[in-house]
Amino acid sequence: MNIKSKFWITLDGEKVFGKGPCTLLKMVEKLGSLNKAAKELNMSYSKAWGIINRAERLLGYSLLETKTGGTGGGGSYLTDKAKILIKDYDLFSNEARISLEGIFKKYFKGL
Amino acid sequence: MNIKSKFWITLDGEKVFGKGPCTLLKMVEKLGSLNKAAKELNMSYSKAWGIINRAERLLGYSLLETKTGGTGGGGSYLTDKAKILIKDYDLFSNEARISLEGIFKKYFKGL
DNA sequence: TAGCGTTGTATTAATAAAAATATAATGATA
DNA sequence: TATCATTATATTTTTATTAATACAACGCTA
Repeated sequence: MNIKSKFWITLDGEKVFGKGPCTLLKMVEKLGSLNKAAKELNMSYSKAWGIINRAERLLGYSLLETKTGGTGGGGSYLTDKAKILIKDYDLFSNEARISLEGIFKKYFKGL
Repeated sequence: MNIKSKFWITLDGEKVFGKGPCTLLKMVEKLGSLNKAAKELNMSYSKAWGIINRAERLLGYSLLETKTGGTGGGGSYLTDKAKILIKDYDLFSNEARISLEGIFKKYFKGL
């Protein structure tokens, strides 16, 4: 018996950021391209684009700086705000997961 | 900006119990009928039944004692194990929610 | 024994989510 | 100027989830 959890940031009750966007942004940071990141995560480009677009719209600021055309066709790079966001989200979610497991054991130990 | 979370109990990686089943069980306890509980929660009976059936199957013990026929058509009543489960889950989830909010503020204060 | 509101299923319909596809625009390079 | 991989989007198709419906069995009561 174990506990599993999900957390996401909301604004006016709407989901604006969570694990999915975070994973995607990290992959973009690594590969320099939203298209490549989507492929790597077995996700359609349109879905990946939708995730970023929605998050940016709701957050009110840009997460990706995009370049289209040119050598390699272009690419996508994280804005400073995106870097801060994924860092804070990571710290938060790790600490949250550990805390939750502790509380879970307190009430469901032995089961 | 706020945090929202979901947690559920798993067994061998499979979701076996969470907020949905917990809410449903409480309503059954209150109304004495799975059918009435489903209506009260704007849920089809078949869905409600599926939730309970799945949880019981995976947990390996009964959550509801059911009676069919007779005055009022029958009804459903919580087993002792179900009562313990919802009590522990409630204690756990309340404490978890409070802890999570604290951690969230630590990393996203001001935003 | 007829009627009632349940439980327990199976089957079908409706809705939502996800994925796939298509297409235009971009701009460095050869 | 032709090529290329990308972004940005709209549209369509597929898949998955959820809900609705239907119906037999049950057993108390009148």
